[in-house]
Amino acid sequence: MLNSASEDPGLDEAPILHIDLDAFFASVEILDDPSLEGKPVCVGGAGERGVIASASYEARRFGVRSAMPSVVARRACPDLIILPGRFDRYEAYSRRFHDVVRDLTPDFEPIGLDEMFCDLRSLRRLGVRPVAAAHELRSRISNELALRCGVGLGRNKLFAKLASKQSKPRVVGGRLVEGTGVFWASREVEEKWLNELPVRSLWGVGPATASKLEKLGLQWVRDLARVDQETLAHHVGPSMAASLFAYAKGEDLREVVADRALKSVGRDQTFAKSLEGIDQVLEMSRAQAAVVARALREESRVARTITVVVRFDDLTSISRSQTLSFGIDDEVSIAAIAEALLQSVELRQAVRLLGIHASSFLERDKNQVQLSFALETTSDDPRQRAATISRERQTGSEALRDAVDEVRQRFGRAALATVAELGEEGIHIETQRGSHAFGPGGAS
DNA sequence: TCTGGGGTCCTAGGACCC
DNA sequence: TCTGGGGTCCTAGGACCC
Repeated sequence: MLNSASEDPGLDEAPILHIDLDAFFASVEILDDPSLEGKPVCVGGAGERGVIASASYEARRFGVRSAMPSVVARRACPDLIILPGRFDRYEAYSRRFHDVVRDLTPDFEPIGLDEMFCDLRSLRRLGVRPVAAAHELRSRISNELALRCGVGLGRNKLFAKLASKQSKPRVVGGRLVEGTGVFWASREVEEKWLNELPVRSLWGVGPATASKLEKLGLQWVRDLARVDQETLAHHVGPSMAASLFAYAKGEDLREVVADRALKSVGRDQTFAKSLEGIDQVLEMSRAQAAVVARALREESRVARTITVVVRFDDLTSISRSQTLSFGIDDEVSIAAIAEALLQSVELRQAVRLLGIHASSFLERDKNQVQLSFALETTSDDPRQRAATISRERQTGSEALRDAVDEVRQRFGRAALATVAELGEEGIHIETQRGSHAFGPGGAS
């Protein structure tokens, strides 16, 4: 029986729950503006370079999908309403979503703002039944958030995720067909899926891996069970091979990890009109550095590694990164490192996307510069306090100068040469990347 | 039709240490 | 003098998730 949601498995058969809000961003927009009800609504970038982030089911009837370029979406649905997105609002709804789930169990792992896995096993002694818990979650989210969702239950993450997808409404021949809302992947369903699903439906298999697998004659999940893991590893790497091999047998050892630590924050921007020249790039990077700095402070983190990303008009990207011996969280420091890194990039084309990322976090109070700063503030003597503050500030700025110097050194002193620094005749510099002549007209 | 922005993880090579 | 292998860190790039 395909729709086995009416059956009532125990926790051993359905320990993992996956829950996914329907058309999340678009649904929040419709809740906040009921005049949008029943209309094809999307959230995404409306410009020439925009893509759809979330599409209402009304929009999906026209073939509009998330990740679709907005130009394409509008062609498919000329009346499409594309809204810019209000992520603070979505985050607020997401927190309420988490609160509802937390009432059931603390063992949940968010995936993005609108979905999560739950491990129900800690609820055993409460006598919780998975299907009943799933229905309870759905009705609370409907009543308290006015949002709809799909819930999947299975033996592991693999099947729980496939099951929630199965539970969802879908468009068939331009018509919307209601989903079951809750779906449990029984043993019979597992077997059917492993026999019938394409490799592309597996977690971690995107366009690139699917195409590699297809060249090996592996189009279906069932095909994966026939190859040996070493052959697979040769083409997709050992880690992917191990996952795929396990998935093909219905095995998935991934645990539900609650409270996953944040590992990086960043700001990327694609520009409607590409940036031309280093001045525009640096101006934009300073604004991005301020955004990244604010995000770090909101998370109470300091970062040791700063990465800049540049995507050119031909869609090729390059990145440059620098790891410091200490952590930073202020825009001046981040901007200084980013600038030194960006100066080392040859701007061979206009810049379509620019990004700054911060990673290798330290706890704020484990950062050496910050640590001594914290210690001195405990001092009762105001003069000693002031002295220590200025000493620490000095230490911080010296350390930053050293770091910038290090970037210069890595990429060659030329990396930071500006026209103002150069003489009339220009200079000739040997770098690790070959020799470059620099003059008042710029690099040649 | 032509590809965003928030992230995570993996891989490979080089530097460095023992 | 020339050589090894393992571990860890850093860098750059790529793929994937929503």
